[in-house]
Amino acid sequence: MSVNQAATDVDRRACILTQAIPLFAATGYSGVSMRDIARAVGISKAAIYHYFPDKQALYLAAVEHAFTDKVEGIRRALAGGGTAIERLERFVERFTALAAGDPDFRALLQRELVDGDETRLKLLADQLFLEPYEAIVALAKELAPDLDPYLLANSVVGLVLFCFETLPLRRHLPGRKPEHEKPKTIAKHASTLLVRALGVEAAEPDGGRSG
Amino acid sequence: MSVNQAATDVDRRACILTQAIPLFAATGYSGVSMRDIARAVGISKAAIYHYFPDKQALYLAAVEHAFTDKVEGIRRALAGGGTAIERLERFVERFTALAAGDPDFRALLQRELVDGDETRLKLLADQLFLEPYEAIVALAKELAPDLDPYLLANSVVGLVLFCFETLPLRRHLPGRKPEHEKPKTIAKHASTLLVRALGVEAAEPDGGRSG
DNA sequence: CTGACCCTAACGAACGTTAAGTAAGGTGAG
DNA sequence: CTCACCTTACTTAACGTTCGTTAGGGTCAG
Repeated sequence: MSVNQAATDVDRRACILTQAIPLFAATGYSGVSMRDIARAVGISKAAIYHYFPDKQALYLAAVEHAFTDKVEGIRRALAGGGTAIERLERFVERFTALAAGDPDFRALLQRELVDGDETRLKLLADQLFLEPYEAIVALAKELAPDLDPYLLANSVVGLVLFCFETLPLRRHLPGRKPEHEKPKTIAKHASTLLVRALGVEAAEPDGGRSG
Repeated sequence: MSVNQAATDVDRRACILTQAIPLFAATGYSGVSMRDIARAVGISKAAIYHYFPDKQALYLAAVEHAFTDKVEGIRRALAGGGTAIERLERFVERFTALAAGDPDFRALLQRELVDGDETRLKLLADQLFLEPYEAIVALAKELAPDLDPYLLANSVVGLVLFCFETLPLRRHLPGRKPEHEKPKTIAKHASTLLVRALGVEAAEPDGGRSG
């Protein structure tokens, strides 16, 4: 009997990527050996070289594989109508849920930001992040014509992601509450901050405080 | 004659740390070998073991060494009087300058956030970040009593740091301007956003727009 | 038979770490 | 003063392990 679910997956190549992603996310490129990946998949090291020319190519494919799904999710989070503020709040909420639901994606992104060489970052920028980035920038232009839209777009994403980035550290700092880890709380906080900064009138469809 | 500046440094131990920090910042723990560090210092690998029991201890000492100076800088950035908004703006400006001036610190911090195990993060939290964190949280409480001060404190720091984190990626995305890399621009953007969200009246000593 | 798929076994290189030895400098006894 | 002795600070050389990668062969469907 086989140890893995190769047959149930699309194919072996996809299975290798699926198994490699959490490993690379957890300990990074140099922290994962071909042996580790082979063990996770349940095949020999040499078998991996049947699908990928070397470790670098496997890593790149894994990162692309992990990011493409998410980029599609971001695109959807940006779709739809409403005022700029409404679209901002919808994006923040969905993007937060997206980030919360996939720690591997978050870790890989963090690692690429700090570790990625020019080639890889250029590839990620051109092939994956370009479209959603421009969409967020367009939203930012609508939200605050007097602010730099590129920096604002970056801040919107950063307000969400940085919450997750610092979570393992903040767990050891005072004032920690369980709700700080919940996507709802994070999205609400980021939304509130942004809406206060960018629009006087906030859209609160799910019940509002009296004030 | 000696190849390094051991005598000019406080001592060899400090020299090893000084040389190791940029290496660890650039390629991470597993990306740097004891041979690399020894070569950078100009001594043999074995000599390092005279000062540090193993690689882990050297890495931990390097991280602590790199962070202690910065924490002192953050403390100073938070000192001084004025209104809460004024203190916020001063902190953002100085913290941005601090982060901009030391890419190694930024990289090491990013790496620890994504890579640091529980032990190391707990140590960093208790021994280094506790005091400045509480100070920023206290400031956040003043700024917006109705918001979660811990999340707000995190957002203040994140608005600055995330700009630097994404810089290597944004270099390959459209809309890139040289001023996006300048600390003045980053600080101004974060300040503007925060002041708009947290206080109606912004303190703008260097000339204000009409509006 | 062919080609896709996968194995075992091994390659050389690099890894963290240690053993053993040495040059330099101080210290105390004679 | 000098010689033996110890410690400090380092060296070279090697330890065993793990690394990425490959050679060579086996199996099985078409």
